[in-house]
Amino acid sequence: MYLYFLLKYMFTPSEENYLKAIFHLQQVADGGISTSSISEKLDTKAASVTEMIKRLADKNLIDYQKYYGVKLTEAGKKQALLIIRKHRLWEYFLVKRLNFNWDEVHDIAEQLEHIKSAKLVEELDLFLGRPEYDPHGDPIPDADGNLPKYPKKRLSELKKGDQAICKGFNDSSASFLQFLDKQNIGLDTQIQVINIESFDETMTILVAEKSILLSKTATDNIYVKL
Amino acid sequence: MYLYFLLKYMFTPSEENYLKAIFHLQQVADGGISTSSISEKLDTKAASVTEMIKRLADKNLIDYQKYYGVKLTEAGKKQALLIIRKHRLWEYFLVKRLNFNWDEVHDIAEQLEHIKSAKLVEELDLFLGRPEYDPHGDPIPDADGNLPKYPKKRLSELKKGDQAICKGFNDSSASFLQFLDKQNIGLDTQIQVINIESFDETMTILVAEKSILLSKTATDNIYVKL
DNA sequence: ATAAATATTTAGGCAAACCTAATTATTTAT
DNA sequence: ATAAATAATTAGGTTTGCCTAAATATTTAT
Repeated sequence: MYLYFLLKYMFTPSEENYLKAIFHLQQVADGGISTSSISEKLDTKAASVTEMIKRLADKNLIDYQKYYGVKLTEAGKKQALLIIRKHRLWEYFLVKRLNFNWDEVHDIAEQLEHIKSAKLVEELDLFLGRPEYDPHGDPIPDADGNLPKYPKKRLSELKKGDQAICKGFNDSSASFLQFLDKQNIGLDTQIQVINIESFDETMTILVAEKSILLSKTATDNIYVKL
Repeated sequence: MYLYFLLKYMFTPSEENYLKAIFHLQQVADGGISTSSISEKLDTKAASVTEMIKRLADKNLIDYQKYYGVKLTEAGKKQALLIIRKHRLWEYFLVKRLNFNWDEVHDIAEQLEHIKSAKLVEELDLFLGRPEYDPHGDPIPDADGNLPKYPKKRLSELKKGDQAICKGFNDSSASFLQFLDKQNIGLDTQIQVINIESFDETMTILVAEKSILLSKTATDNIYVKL
């Protein structure tokens, strides 16, 4: 690498994966992100996480307090958002242009998100018509890392009788997405909460005039707009 | 990696780069490909090449005779062609869909060619209309690693006195095609190279018994068969 | 408040893919 | 035919990114 001045802005795929994981963990938990939660998310050992954490801290991408977890710096957050931007644009491309199913694209996008070329990302964005949401309903950050924000509510937060529209799904595993397909639940599907079991929060909802049972795990992973 | 049986078909980006380099070297030289020619091509040291060569030989991708260079096995050649297929499909995508210039795409395609997904390659090929040649006029191997029979040559590659037949045009702009029409140059037009200016490679060719001047830009964009 | 349980870090190893320096084999030139 | 030049290999070292096992810090439970 002859362009030494660029080195601080160039990250390895592994570094990028850590930034992304920490970003996603920060979205649900507040306070420092623990070593163990990162190791669980990335399916690596805690010792490996500690090691990488030190490198990211050296590069000023995270603030790190020994034994008290990490937190992305502004620079780290921006970098994470640019990776997420790439990931979601590629997912959109795979589903909308190459006829992939939305449950097939995650692993490929995990590879494509590490391709390095600012121009490629911008041309791809333009080619796709500057989409705001990926095929899972997740918002696509713009070139500056800004997210379009809609009030993201989990289905599990609704009360009996509430009506809502599905706006996104958190779990992007193939099994979950196939399950949703089978139940005819997709982006913009209209639903109504019929009942919530008090002992395990299992929810009965109405979809296309049929009632469906959803576990708490499922309703936690479905985002809706009232 | 849980799919152990797939391991022998999975290669690292570096291994893939070596296979590709050896393939390209075999196209121009015959006999064993030397350690030094590989090291020159990949801009690495000879010691690194020797090391990698041993690994590729262990995986039966090349035949290796100590001190006498290497040669791709059938398996190695097929793998190289699949990587080249990906490279050229991505170049085609970048130029034809994302409006890159053909001189900007190489480095990005070098990254994209290592993305692992058989389905992605096939869907991309389909999406692009199963192109036979990349934006540089190089043939794109099919899914089985077969190359189209008559590789295209640029008019600009011919020498004084050569006779040839036009087989394609790279630049599909209206102005270029109108220019060709005016000169009576079309598919299967027979031409002969009369002269090539040494200072700017302007070419004088004979078409239908009339001589015509063509700039380097023009001759770069005309494909011919000898 | 202290012991047990849990989480984190440190220490030491390994494989991939590069490097330099030293050695050995091959090729070329006298 | 042999010495000099060149090419290839081996030996040993580095960084990244992972690992296991041991040590240490923090948290929880009595």
